Amino acid sequence: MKWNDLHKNACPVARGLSVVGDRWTMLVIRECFLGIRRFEKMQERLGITRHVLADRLRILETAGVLRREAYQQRPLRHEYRLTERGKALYPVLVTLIDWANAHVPLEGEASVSLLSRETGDPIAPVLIDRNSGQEITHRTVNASFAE
Amino acid sequence: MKWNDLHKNACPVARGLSVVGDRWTMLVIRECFLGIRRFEKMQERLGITRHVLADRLRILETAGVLRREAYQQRPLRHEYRLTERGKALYPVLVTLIDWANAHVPLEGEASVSLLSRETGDPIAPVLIDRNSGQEITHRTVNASFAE
DNA sequence: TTTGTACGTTCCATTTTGGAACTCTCTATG
DNA sequence: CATAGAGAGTTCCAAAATGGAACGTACAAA
Repeated sequence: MKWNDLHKNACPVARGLSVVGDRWTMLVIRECFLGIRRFEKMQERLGITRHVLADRLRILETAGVLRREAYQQRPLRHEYRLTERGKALYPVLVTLIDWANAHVPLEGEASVSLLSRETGDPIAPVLIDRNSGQEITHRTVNASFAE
Repeated sequence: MKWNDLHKNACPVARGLSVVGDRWTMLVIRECFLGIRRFEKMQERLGITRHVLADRLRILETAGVLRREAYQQRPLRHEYRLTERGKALYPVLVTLIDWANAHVPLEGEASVSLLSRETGDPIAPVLIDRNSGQEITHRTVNASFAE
């Protein structure tokens, strides 16, 4: 399997990764969820090189994850916003955050970073099946996601 | 931010990606969830080059995601198994699958790939907060996950 | 006229990957 | 005994991706 053919793969894991599976892409998407929309700001915050950022933004736009929108004329300037498809990545981001908080410790510090906007309480994400209400685990799900 | 410093980052997204955020790692983890445990088999199924696979397995073992276990002596042979930390990645995999199924279509084909092991019915994953029971969206959560 | 801002692009050195062959340790076969 | 094969890597080299810094462009403000 070559990286460039990943998007044609029958496996949804492979197809998902063909869009968000490289070193920088999910960090760019994180920035978008944090409300950062401009090239300059992202580049500064991420410390990513400018042409890699330009490249990723192009790819994400092509994939329909981001939308490029003019926020001023003269000089023409664009900003990047999450589309619905992009916003749908939120659960991926949240499960990744939750995993990292629990399993990739930061020098002994336990970082809590998901808080309810309403109450301020920490949030404990669980995946359930909307149909049955049951929690989803690798024992309850038949994952026919091979290629 | 340099890739090699990502694991020291305060942001859990960055720390998560420092382990699973490259081109091949999640596919290796997918193989593990599918029950593939041996180097040779993974290499064949993924079409990954041998030294990249060896490198990823080493990294995942170091990160405590996989465990290397001898399955025979003479000649000594090892296989790779998910640790608890590795199994905890299941929700990330499931949300990625769900996103890709919905948003990275395969030439017009809608692929259903998450099925209940018990009933065989399709599964619709939703993220909820264990504490409040509320669904988690980017509107309900205060994501203080910046660096 | 000079400086500054925003968004890229270009160029080159360094890293990472891809592809194929090679190594090493055994087991099995004739 | 000689040879072939399995399993898990390692080595070598070419190709691709990335990092770092400078440059380009289009305008605005001083």
